[in-house]
Amino acid sequence: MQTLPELISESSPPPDPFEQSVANSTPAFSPLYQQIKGLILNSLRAGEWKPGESIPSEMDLAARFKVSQGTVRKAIDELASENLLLRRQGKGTFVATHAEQQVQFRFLKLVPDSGTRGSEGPAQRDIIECRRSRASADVARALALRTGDTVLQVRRVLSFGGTPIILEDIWLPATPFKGLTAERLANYQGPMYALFETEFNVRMVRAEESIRAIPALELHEQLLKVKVGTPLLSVERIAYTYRDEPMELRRGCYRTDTHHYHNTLG
Amino acid sequence: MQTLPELISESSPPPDPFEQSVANSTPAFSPLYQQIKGLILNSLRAGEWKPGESIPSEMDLAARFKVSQGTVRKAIDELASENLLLRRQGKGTFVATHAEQQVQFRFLKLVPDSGTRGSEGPAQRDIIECRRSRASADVARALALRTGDTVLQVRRVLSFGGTPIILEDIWLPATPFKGLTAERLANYQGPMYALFETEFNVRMVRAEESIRAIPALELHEQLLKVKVGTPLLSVERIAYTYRDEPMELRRGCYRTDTHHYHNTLG
DNA sequence: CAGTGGTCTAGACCACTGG
DNA sequence: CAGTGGTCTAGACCACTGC
Repeated sequence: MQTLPELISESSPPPDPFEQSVANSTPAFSPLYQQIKGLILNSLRAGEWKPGESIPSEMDLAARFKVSQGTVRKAIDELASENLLLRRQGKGTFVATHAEQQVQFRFLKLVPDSGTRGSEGPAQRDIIECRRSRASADVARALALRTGDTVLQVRRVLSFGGTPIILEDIWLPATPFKGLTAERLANYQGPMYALFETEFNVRMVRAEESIRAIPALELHEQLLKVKVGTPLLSVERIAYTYRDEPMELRRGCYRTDTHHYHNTLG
Repeated sequence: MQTLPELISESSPPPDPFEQSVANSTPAFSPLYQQIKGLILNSLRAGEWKPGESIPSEMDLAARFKVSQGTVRKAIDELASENLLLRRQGKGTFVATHAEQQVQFRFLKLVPDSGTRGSEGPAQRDIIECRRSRASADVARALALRTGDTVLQVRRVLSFGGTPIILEDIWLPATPFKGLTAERLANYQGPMYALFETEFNVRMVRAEESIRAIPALELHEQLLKVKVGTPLLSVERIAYTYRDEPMELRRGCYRTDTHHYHNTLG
């Protein structure tokens, strides 16, 4: 607890909380806690605190930013509700991570028809392919690259209980993921996004999915053991860092004879 | 832990409708604002304020519950984040409604491949069928009824820009929806859930969806103008009131050649 | 202008974690 | 036990709405 010698001067004016605010033209009003949120976000982006680490306590941050604890609290509340931070009472506030999470696949919404995921045991992951290639027009558009830019392409099959369920094609911009190989992928235990965090300093924070029904091709017949023409769920995902840059394009083909995509609408 | 004397005297049902209490040796700790939230929820359930109406101001509620405005505020914050209430600065806090909403279909996540929904003009809704029937085993299970209980069954086609895109089969428990006819459905402008609110006092608050890929049947060939075997998105939805009772089962078949199901992962 | 929700502060106390 | 996040209060002031 910090004590302030505030009794020295009788005429000390209260600190102006609006000193940071820029010349306020009419349009935008940004409350203090939003500005604090932005400052914390900047520290996260700059890597001041790594995923899994704790950030300073609310009191410390309040002192650092010269605001009250309640204002810091409200800023952290929003970041926590966006899954960027994780609060643990009595321990501290931590930078969210894809590692050390109870759920293996935070972004995977496919679940077995009965029971919860995990009841079938751990997923088996087989890398089919991992190579450098040139971004096609649509891949480039999704990743905010130019057509022909170098990308890494990964193809893998996920099996649950011994049955192949998911075929995934993944595209990554080559530059941030320089050095990613099939072996590193295959040897790594845990979520792929956790590897991205620890090895490439890339944190996936948010994703958008577009879902369609498509007929199985020969490719799927071979890898997913379904007949050509069988309806499959096509799930295209673009994942974003917390700079809101698209950093991964993933096209998944899900078998839905024993599993289904689950979603909650609020 | 503080407890509200009003809570005991005012609420007849057991005062634990909102916490998922585990079999905990130590009694659960429920903060004041959670109890206030429960009281407001009870008033909502009891219909003290109708959808679209404003609830009392924070100061009024604070006086009524004998707590500070901040505590009421936190309770309302949670209810607003669950889309049960809607805050409008300078005006008041309002009970959420499916009517008078900018978005026509709050729970429909199918969007055109390019552009936003609505760009195709209003949806055309054709009631194919509306009849009483007996709940099959799976329908009964979804609606927490018994097999053979009377249900209302509605089948309709939604068309966008003149093209049939969605075939929906809807099952409703007969009792709460007594008097629902194809004509009332067909004549009503606006979301179906808005009609449920105004005519049957049933408010859908939350829903769970299970999504699969299925081949089109002859039924779909006729109504959706697709060939038998064409992959369709099968979306099964169970919608809940804010008593958390399942009140609607809806099985939709979506064409995804020009539209896709969009989802955001946080 | 009054009334509403929204922000910010300061301080007290509670619940949880770990040494 | 000290340190953390979580709750609650009381009061001041700001931003927005509508009369």
